[in-house]
Amino acid sequence: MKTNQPVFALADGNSFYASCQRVFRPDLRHTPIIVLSNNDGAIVARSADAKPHVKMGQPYFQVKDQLKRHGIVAFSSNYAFFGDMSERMMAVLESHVAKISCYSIDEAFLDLTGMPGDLELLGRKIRADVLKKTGITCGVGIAYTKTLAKLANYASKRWQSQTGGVVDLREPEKLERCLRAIDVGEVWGIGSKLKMHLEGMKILSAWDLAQADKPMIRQTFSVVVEKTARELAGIPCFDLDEPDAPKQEICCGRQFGMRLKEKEPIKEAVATYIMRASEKLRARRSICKRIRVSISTGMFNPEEAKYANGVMVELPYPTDDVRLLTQAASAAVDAVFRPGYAYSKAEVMLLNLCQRGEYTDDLFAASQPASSERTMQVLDAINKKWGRGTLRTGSVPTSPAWAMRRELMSPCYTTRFEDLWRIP
DNA sequence: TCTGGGGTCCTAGGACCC
DNA sequence: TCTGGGGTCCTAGGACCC
Repeated sequence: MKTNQPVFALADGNSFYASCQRVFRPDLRHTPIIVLSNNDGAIVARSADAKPHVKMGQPYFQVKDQLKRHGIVAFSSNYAFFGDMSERMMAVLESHVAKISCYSIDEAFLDLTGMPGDLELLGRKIRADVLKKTGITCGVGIAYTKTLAKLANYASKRWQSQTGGVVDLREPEKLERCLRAIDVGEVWGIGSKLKMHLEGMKILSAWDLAQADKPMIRQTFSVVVEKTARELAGIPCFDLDEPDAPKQEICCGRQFGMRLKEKEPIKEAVATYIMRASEKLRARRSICKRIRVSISTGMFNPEEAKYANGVMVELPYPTDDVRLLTQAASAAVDAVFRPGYAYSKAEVMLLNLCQRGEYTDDLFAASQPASSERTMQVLDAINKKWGRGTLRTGSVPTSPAWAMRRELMSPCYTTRFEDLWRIP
């Protein structure tokens, strides 16, 4: 075996949002719990004991009765809290290995390449340490490619009692047994559409896809599916991502807490989303050349008249200035708004991003004035010190009627002094 | 009344150029 | 009689992820 052969681990928190809530509510240790999306819309997380009773993605209003019957407790999303718990978990993971790459709020790939000793044992140590320091139980999968590490992680959960939550798939016999036992639809990168298509071709298990003819897979599907198949066969095609790889686009959009029929409140919401999106933009030291603003009515209720539209706006020069972006977005709302509809959502996207340093000014075109940069620095500094939203553009209201509903919100145990845990 | 938000990557197809 | 084709850029849309 080559010593430089890459080895990946994937660690992720079990039922992450639900587990976060339980850490600070030990009284609910034996009570099934679920966590809802923004606006208390749909179920986005379920504790293990809630899983048999409700489906992921189900609308909350449809299952309210069921919840009562099974004694399931629901929480609104609390991203300040979840984000902070995530940072804690990532910090523990990071302390055990040289390189990690956060893949989502609750999972990270770890680079175990060249690590000495028993890696499965290392996995168990990491798992125990995360539990001790954060209260979150995680699963760890270890393998030669990222796709196989994801699969190993899946196995660590599906056979948790046999595996103790850690699975190392580097041994060929064990890998084959595992691949044969897992449906192709469980593979990372194979969604419902591809699953159906693959099953039609008698590719039913992860093993079948690993064995499939790669050029045929590429021809029938795409290079993406081919890479997935190669990864299953043990050939690495995906590297560990760079931690701060530049983003292609930044987007911020939400359902309103109520239907909006007038243009003004929609402009307020759009200005609020621009505020948030431009913060993210500046945090990455990027600027953007165009934005897209879209608004839409509810799309599910057959009773409602439907309308959805968006416009692209080219900016006079690449910018990260919230004032210029807000102006452009406001004009965009004027262009897409049609009276007579009940709107439920708006979204802004910042597009054509580039890094500040990379952009070369056109000698004859206008560019962002230096004063703008200083103003934005002050804005960000104030909001960092005193909390998001302390200094805002004039179009952003403090507590608008259209703000999202979060009626079942837990305290922000780890990020607000007033919400600190009290032990009676 | 009520159905997430934030991303990525790839492909197809049109416009344009030579 | 006799319809170009390849490269490039852009956009829209699809599929996927958590």
